[in-house]
Amino acid sequence: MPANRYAHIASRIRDRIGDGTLATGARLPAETDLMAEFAASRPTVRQALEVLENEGLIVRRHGSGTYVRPVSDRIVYSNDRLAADKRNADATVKVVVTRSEVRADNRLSALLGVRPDSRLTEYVYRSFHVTAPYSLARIYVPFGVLTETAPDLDPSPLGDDIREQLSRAGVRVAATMSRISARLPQPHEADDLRIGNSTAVLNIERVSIDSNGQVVEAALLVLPGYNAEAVFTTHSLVHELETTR
Amino acid sequence: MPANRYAHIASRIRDRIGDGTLATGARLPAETDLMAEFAASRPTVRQALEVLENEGLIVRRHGSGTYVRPVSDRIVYSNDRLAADKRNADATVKVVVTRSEVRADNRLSALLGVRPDSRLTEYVYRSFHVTAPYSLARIYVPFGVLTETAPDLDPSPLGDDIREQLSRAGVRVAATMSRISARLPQPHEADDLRIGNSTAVLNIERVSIDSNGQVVEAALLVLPGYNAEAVFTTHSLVHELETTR
DNA sequence: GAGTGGTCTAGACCACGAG
DNA sequence: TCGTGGTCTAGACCACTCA
Repeated sequence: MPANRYAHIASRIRDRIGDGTLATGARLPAETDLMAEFAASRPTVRQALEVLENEGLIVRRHGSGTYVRPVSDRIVYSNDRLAADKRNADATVKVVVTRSEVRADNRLSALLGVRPDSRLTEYVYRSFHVTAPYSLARIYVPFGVLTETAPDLDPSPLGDDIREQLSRAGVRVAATMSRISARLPQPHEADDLRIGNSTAVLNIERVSIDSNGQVVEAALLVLPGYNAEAVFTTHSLVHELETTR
Repeated sequence: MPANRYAHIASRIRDRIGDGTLATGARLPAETDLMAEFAASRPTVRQALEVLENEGLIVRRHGSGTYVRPVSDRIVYSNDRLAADKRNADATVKVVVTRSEVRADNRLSALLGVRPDSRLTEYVYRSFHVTAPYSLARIYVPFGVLTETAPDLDPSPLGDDIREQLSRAGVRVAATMSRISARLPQPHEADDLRIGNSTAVLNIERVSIDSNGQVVEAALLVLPGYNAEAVFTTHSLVHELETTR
């Protein structure tokens, strides 16, 4: 049993979510009710709820209540294209894509290797499971690389359809570099993903390079840490050559 | 200017760390002093400090004080061995390795693909920059794979020396699978890494597989999110074959 | 308008660290 | 022993949601 009061309360509520006493999507008792039940002050109750929010177990909505977060499929980012494409089969995930033209700021300039203020096409992907948002992706393509105006494929939550479209347009990706880090969300990201300010997010920056070393696509992905992971399988080249022979 | 009182205080202190008013390693004013300076209550001051702790800017030591965290080199986990090996050149990083024999629990059994209760050699790596710990690594090798008793190489913070030793012992690694996620630390991990309970950590699980599909090594890495990243470069196989010809 | 969560205050007691 | 951060209390006001 945890020594701290707030940790104890958090454990008790966590157990109720785990054993189904509090069902998925159900509303938790109000903080004042929890105060009475656990004979604790509000800051203590809130500290307990904060722990659960950061674990991704609950969602707090100002003015409405605190709810058990609906479970959603784990997001897997992979260097194996096939695994990524399987995601599309999940019909309960809705993806909204907005496209616009932007100018490269310093960060994008460095990431893409283009001059500052260059023209870029930006695709913003917001994906939802039922009503809960669960991934944010921004894809940037230098102007002129893609002549088609908009993706005509079923959008993938992580923007893989852009790479598919590049492939169809004859753009050959020779190498892909992914940079992955763990951090806390920016306030606007926390709002978009409906996560707490201290919920860890998985941050992925990916650039796709053609055989000339030009960046043909860059992606900035922000995923909730509690249900996202990146998986990379690398085969030693020697082995690869032996087995494909 | 941030609307929230605690966010405002956090910003002000963050600025002082950024511009050198509060030097690296310096002790911050006590919370009571900060209360007076910002005319705020203690919970508000503490909430501000919590933000900075989660960003990795400060370290709080119970009974001692709050300090600006010393800067340390960014930890890069890579599928490019050469990049990883360069780390060893940094003489300011100290690595402590402890070796022991353990039995596989359920998690390790699933990770390594061995029977529960199998004998494993466990290497625990704790690395320090100056006095501040900054990475935790646990490496597991099934009993019998390595006949040498202890690593005789300079230990690498992330345990790469084990893989080097495997290579020298004639164990060929055919494939490596890395699973990367973002999460909050377990309480004991937060203690070990001297980070806050809500500081994001980068969690890496890696398994090395030989040509028979046997796991010859597994690694569990826990790194502070604010100064660690994983980088993966993948070349399309077609391109790879063309350029190596 | 009623109820919810978000923020802030003022004060208390405790556990830990260092001289 | 004394100052520090860790925890907890009791109460207040505000902003937001929804009937």
